[in-house]
Amino acid sequence: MVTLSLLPVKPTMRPPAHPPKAATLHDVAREAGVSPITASRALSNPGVVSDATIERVREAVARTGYIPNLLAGGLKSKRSMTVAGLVPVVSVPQFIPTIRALTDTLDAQGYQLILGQTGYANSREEKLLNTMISRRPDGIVVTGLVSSQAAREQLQRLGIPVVEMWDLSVHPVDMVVGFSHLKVGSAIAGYFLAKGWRRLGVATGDDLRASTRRDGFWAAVGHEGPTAVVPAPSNLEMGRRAMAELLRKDPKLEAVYCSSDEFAQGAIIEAQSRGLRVPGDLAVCGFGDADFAAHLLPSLTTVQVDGAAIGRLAAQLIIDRCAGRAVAQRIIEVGFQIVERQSTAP
Amino acid sequence: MVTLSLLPVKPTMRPPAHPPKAATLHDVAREAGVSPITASRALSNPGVVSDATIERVREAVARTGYIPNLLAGGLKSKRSMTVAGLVPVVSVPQFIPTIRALTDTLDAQGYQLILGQTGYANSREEKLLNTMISRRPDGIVVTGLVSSQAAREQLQRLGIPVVEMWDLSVHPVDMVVGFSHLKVGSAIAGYFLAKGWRRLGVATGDDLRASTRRDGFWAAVGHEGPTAVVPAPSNLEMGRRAMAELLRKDPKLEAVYCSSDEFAQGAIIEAQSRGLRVPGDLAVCGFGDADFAAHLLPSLTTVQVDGAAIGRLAAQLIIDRCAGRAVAQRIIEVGFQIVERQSTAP
DNA sequence: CTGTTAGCGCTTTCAG
DNA sequence: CTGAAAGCGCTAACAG
Repeated sequence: MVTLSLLPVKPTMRPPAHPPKAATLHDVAREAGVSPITASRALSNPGVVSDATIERVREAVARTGYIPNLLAGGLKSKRSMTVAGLVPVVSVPQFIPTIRALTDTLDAQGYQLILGQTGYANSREEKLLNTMISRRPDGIVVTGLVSSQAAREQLQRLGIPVVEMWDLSVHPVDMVVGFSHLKVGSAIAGYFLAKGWRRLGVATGDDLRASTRRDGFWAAVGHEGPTAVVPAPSNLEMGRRAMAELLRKDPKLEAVYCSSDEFAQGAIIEAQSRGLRVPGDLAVCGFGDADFAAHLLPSLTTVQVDGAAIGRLAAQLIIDRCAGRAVAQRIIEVGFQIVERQSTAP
Repeated sequence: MVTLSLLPVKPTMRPPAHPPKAATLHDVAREAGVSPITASRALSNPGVVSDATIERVREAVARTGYIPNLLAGGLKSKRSMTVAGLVPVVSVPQFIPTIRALTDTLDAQGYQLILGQTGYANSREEKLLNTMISRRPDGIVVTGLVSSQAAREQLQRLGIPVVEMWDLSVHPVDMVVGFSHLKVGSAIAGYFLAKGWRRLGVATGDDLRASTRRDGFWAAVGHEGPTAVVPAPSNLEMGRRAMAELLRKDPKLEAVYCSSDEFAQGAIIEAQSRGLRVPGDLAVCGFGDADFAAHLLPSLTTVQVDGAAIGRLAAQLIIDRCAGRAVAQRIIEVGFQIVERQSTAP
């Protein structure tokens, strides 16, 4: 797949002979005829500097091509203007609206989100946390609840704002923004039961939150039923396989809950490929309300969760704390709702 | 959608009374009974330190809970161990394998990828570049070719490795890993023509690279035909709309190329919802070979591009340069291939 | 193999 | 409103 270019280029190695020295604040100050500290203030705290000086410094910046060194600034001021974000893997569609909202909200205040991947096995969590801390973020956002006691204590000792998200706890490390996966599971079960369906199935990823939804589902049903579990992250292909497995376990299934919309889409395709009509023969409900869910044939009933709101709120909590403002709510429960579409319409 | 928790929590504000002071290398050195620089070497260059000393330092680290401060280290050593990555938006499925591969490959060498979003309008490119530079990355990876001359010169002056990716140029800013979008477009057209199809259509996003593919397509056909253009990023919903538009322009279309697989999926669904059979009445080809493409009904013919390889190669180029190794190829052309599946099978 | 010296580039005091 | 002094935490460079 990878073909090397045949252009006859010779090995090269930059930087060239003259490693170009970037201008520092000192250079700017000299250009502007002021002291370095005045130049610093003109740029980061213009309120306390005379307009004339600001103008001179601005010009000096333009002439020298000065770009501030945030590493140096952060070292002294103890504010790196970065926020660490821990996600299972960056490629999970589920969290992408959250990542976007985090990035955008933080960016608007000058903060940079630094993403790290924990993987679905929580083994890397502590190690990754250390890597992140070594960059001295001003805040940390974690997907899910921090499980290891060591990590919880370490986070608490840090003394920086921490937000756990996409789940709920009455004892967060610091703050939490999310919803109850148990409630989601039982809500879906309740919805199926209210429709009169009794032969139910679950196709689910094996991560902690998806498993909690599954538990909530069967708890509400009152007994366990056919369940297909696949390793996270679940995708369309896995959805097809999981549905095949469920239909083996019970060929007369009436309704299936899937732990993601991609997963549900695969499940529907598998059912259709076997001649089953959805929803005629089999109803399917997904989770996440992905952007495509409303536009499939049949359109997909799913659980809507406002991932972007989670990201926005998490970012705002961090920002407020960093600005020294007390936050009104340490625990924010965002709602969810079942969006009924064709895939479960009788 | 957002409901606040009703738990009666009172506003809180961390950090608590005693802002816990993190241990520094000095503390470790004192604990271990060595000088700070020896402690430093024991941790980052163990080869030159005696085993006994290393052991003592290790213990001191464990006892103090020391976590290195990379900002301080980077300030002195001029190596921040970060690489800036510029993407249009983090949520484009197209680039996610690349982002993953970048993250993982860099991470394996201790580098942290710092993502920034340029947006599809290139207006933010220069501003974002400055933001990134202010964090003094050791390398920069850009999606697409850097268009603005000012930005190109700035990048060149920086004297750090720069990789442009997902496109090709004989005059890259520094290095480039990608493929020719013009070739992709004409390859698809050639494929359609070879099948004997003459009533062709194009549904495409409006970003630069998708537009280049479209140009390559019609150039190979020899004349322009029905084209639906939607604002990037294209998704399933837009695919449905674009197909609706194309069918208005020519109800007897025989084959349509879509600029992404999500887009193609939407196009197929729209065609099916109008009673058209794919591929019986209408053939559809996507772009990207997303993970779901092989598992749709009909499975989707598409252009496979190894986005993960692009990410790996880009990361490796940066890593090699940072390690002072000359790279063999400044211009790496990765291949692409049309993967024929049911959606274009006669 | 280990230590001393001297900063990296910036911003926080504290004084004018 | 502006400046001088000091040092954030670490590591290059040079000695020993």
